[in-house]
Amino acid sequence: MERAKLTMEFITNEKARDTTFQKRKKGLKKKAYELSTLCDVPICVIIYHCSSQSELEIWPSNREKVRKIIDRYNSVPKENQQKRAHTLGDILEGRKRKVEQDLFKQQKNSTATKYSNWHASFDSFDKDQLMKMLLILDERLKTVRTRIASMKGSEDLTALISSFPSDNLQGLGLFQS
Amino acid sequence: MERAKLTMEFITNEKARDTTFQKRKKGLKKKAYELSTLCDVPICVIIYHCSSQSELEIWPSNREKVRKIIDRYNSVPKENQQKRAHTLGDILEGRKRKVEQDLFKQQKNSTATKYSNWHASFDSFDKDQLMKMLLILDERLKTVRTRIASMKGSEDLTALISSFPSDNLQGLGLFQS
DNA sequence: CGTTCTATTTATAAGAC
DNA sequence: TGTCTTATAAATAGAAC
Repeated sequence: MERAKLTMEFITNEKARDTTFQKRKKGLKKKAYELSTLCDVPICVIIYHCSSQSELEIWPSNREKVRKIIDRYNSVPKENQQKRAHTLGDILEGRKRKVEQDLFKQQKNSTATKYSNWHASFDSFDKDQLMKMLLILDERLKTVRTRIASMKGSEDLTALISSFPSDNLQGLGLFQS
Repeated sequence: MERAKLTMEFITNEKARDTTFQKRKKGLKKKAYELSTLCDVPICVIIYHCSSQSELEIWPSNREKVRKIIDRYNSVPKENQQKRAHTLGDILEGRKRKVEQDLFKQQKNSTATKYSNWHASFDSFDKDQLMKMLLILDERLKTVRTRIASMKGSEDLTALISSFPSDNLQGLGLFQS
């Protein structure tokens, strides 16, 4: 018997599953290439396969192109964005559209270019890692803020810094040394 | 004549191109769904189409799922990663692998859960926006550092803060008010 | 094992409505 | 202009090497 009807469910047979994965992965990339070519539309496909060596497969193979499409994806605002008053997040929210417009207008300036050499050491970090950095900075600010407050520094500055929630950030184990 | 052989090149006829785009976009998403289902592999597809209303189409439609796959993509290190001594980036780099392991091990703990309510107001921001925040924090630190330095504060703290490159961050126009 | 080979299913370019 | 139809190209599951 050849070519049984396709049941759309997880293939339990490991061998058959891997064979199908290899075939269809190739097919999916080809379809992405065709659609992108025929209609001149930027497309990227990311396939995560923990069992394979490379683990992560992308189309197109050029990481920069994938990066560009992801950046565009990121710059599109969510519909249901929760508001929160008096946080740095809110303040930035007000500038969100402007930031997005900048991103679109400056597509020729890659992200790396925009942030110049400052950005170079952070470009490779993902969102979680950037958040780790924010946590660290937040900790530093918390310490510094306390110091300044005890020195009777300018209140407007400390007020802004205070808008950062600095609680429940303990025990992260970063910079304990 | 029906179903001519397919020439893999840009379709100049606008009407025909749009028809093909709609059909093949649907087909591509279906293929992604099938591969993902049959082999239980996380996949995401991002299609950018400036001519359409929504501009950006994704599969799966759930933004959080797409976000997760992109985060994984980002967490895979580039081959040619440039090093830079004495920056926070370098310090974090040493912990990069550990962070990644944590990310993979704690897949059940969503990012939002991990960062608790502190994270809530930042979860909706993309990488560029997080970088903006870093820039702002950097600026704050720069100001505060100057103040502390002039007050002869603890040197170890100021040394750490100083490791942050704070130059060439001018003119961003954030927090000018 | 990995490759190649069909029988079929599936996708889809044009046409019809 | 958008659906529906249909002939044909393309993808691919399982078998055969």
